[in-house]
Amino acid sequence: MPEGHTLHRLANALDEAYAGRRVAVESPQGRFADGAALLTGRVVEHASAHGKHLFVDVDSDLSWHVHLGLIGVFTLARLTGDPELDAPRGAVRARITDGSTVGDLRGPASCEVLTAQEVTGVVARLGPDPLRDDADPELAWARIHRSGRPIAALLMDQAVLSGIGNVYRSEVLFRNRLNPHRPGNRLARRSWLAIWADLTYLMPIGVRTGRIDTVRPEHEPDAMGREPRRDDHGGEVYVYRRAGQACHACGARIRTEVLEGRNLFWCGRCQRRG
DNA sequence: CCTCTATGGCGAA
DNA sequence: TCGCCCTAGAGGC
Repeated sequence: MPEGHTLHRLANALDEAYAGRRVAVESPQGRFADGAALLTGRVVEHASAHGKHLFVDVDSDLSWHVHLGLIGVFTLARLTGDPELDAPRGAVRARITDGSTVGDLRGPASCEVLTAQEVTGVVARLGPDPLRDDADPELAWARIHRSGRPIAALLMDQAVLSGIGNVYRSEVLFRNRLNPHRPGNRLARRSWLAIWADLTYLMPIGVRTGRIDTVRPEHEPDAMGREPRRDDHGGEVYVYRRAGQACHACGARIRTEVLEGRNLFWCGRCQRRG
């Protein structure tokens, strides 16, 4: 379930559980044996996220780099002491524990041990992350306003800005009434600033709650006289995966098309601005 | 049992 | 643009 908020939330939880603690790292599935051997027995210094990348820094200048990809999941739980309950279930690529909290990683796109220099290289390829205090939105704007690609494509490009995935892309464009197909070089600067401001508002909410909620109070199902509805992904949204249903704001049918290989959703009536 | 889908990203053509 | 990788869960037969 990974957009940037998921990774920042996970980094916070890992930092809380393991910073300053000596950990054991295992490879239950057998595909991370070498990396686990490098990490096990070390003390975790800090866990952090940059875009959708997670870094767990351990002593001796090494970092565990994890990218969940589309289907990866990293779960944390308390050890119970019952070997049956505590045993890894399914295809667990990596397991980390300090003896009380256990973290299981399944289905990641990346799971590797990097040097500090290699971490710098990974981060250098990422655009500004709205969830990071050190992010500079001008770096993203510099690329957007020179590009002929649609804004809906640029928002997904992790080299332009990082951490935005397919849900936030559709939702932030809806909330700002922006046409997803507007080319970056025809997007008003004030529209970009509105996108950035909205992401820096929405994404920390996602970090706190672990879900993506974007619907303003006046459009919430209760306020509209409908039954509260929970989207499959876990949050309340305007357009994501609502193709053919009525727009919460105007009632028009939500549209969908594949853009950049991913399903884009938008309201053709509400979203006409550039 | 099978097929499809998913909040991602890579490399080949 | 397409195929492919990773895993789990839902739905169809």
